[in-house]
Amino acid sequence: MTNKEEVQDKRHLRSIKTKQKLLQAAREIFLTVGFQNATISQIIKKAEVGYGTAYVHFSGKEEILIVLMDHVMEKFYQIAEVSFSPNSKEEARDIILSQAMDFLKMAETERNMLQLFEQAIGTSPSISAKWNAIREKFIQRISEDIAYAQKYGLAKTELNHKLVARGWFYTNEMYLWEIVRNEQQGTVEEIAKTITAVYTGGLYQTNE
Amino acid sequence: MTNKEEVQDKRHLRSIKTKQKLLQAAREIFLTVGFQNATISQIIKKAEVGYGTAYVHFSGKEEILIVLMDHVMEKFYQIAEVSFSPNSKEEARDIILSQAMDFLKMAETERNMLQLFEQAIGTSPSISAKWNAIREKFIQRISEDIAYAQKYGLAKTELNHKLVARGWFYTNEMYLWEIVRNEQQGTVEEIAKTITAVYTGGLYQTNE
DNA sequence: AATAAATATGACATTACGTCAATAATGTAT
DNA sequence: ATACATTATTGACGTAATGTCATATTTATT
Repeated sequence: MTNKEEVQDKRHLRSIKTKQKLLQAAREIFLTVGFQNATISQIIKKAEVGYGTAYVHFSGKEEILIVLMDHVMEKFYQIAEVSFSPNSKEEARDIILSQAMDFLKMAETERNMLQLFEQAIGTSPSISAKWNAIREKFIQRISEDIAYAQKYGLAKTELNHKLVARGWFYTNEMYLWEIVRNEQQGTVEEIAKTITAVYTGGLYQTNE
Repeated sequence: MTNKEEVQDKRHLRSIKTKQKLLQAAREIFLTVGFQNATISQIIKKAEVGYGTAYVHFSGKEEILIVLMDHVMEKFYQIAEVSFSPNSKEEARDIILSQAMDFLKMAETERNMLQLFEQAIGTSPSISAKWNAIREKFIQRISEDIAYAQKYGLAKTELNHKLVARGWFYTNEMYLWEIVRNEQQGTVEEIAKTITAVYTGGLYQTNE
């Protein structure tokens, strides 16, 4: 990951160093004053580079945040990609519960960065698009999982799997933000168990 | 509503007229260029008043939007206040379905204003707080409804009603924004029916 | 008619933005 | 080694928006 940009010569090296300095400085500034209040001037001052330099490497503070968020994005994608092939309603519930738990725990693990993300989503269309990509990835995956469960007679077939998937993800997402804001009522476990119980209870067949 | 501010004298009248001009102009500007891009200069120009005048009546464009949103807020509060005392699982589902439908239809009715709201929530803490008030009002109401259903043996008692209420509202809210953005997949009816089916199926007792 | 009080105004200081011509650092060719 | 080319960095500049405040205008009171 760090050596993705291959160092070819001293020139390029200098460029990369400068970019790194900017990213590191931006991270500190963002976490201190928040995304909205952060200014390019603050960042270049902390990075000890000239004003124009920031615009050589990034189009603005939005793009800096996008780069900083990339590894968090990666973690989300990993969670989205767990395989799903349960043989019973109970097994399905366990898989779904653990996935919901992983998702919500991410809020605690990456709270600081996600706080920035939340602030930025409202302001910046590019960041909003980035989060949208995560969301659609999850919804797509959940949608497939429901279709699978419906195919094998585990889930109710009369429900539109795409709409159900979206609704289920939305509940998870909103609780994620709540945890990020440290406003949640119960523990992550309790939240995950409760919402999973309602979801699986409503989606899966009751008689078997 | 219009005569809430009693006109006492010509002076006060002039002040009110100016305020109205600003509100009307702001509405047009907001709907044309969006909340973020709107500037005080644009608004005062359209209202045909001096620059400083805007700051006499409002602390900034956030406060103007808050006033503009007030009647939309009112409509939400009305939806939140429908009474709930079902005698059966089916009756409960019907009430819940119709409430979800009303809520989502609001997205279509007030799409323009809600688009502004969505943009502004990310930027402005005061507007975010205003939306939060709506949200908590709904969650509080839903929470009471679940507790009622649990008390009368209609809903599963092992579930934490506050957490369930929050999760259910979140699904509704996110679909609301999706409809506001005109990105929704199905019709409002289909969405409402689907999410209500999963929700009531998961929350209410199956054997009776 | 003179004075007081409320309202409205726009010039001003401030702050942030993004650009660009000039400068510095590094690489290449003779 | 030296001259030239390329890449990277810099900060001053023009622009645009903000909120404030002393001044002007309008309305009320004595």
